[in-house]
Amino acid sequence: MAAKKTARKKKDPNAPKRSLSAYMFFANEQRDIVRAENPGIAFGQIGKLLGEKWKALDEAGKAPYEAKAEADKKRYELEKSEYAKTQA
DNA sequence: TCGGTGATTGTTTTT
DNA sequence: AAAAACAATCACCGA
Repeated sequence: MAAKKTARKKKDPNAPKRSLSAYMFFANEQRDIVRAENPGIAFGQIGKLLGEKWKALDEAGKAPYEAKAEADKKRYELEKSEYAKTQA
């Protein structure tokens, strides 16, 4: 009951967007590391290798990324709150 | 009150 | 420029 890929669509006037994901923060670090350890790795492999490693970490490993994820969410809450005003 | 839906986020690489 | 694997998200709204 769920089949989507990319190219979503918008719908809000100001669209406060949402926020990032722990993966986004983690990927930010992995991108340098994974690719650094895999010089010449292809996107198809990096993406997968990245994902499996993501969880391969420990709770504490994703902690920093997770922590930023929640922090980023607050960021969105704020922009959304202001958007709710202007949109009203 | 409660659920699930959709929209979105960012990276990499490839063409 | 955009798309797809990779994962999380999670706030939003209505009935």
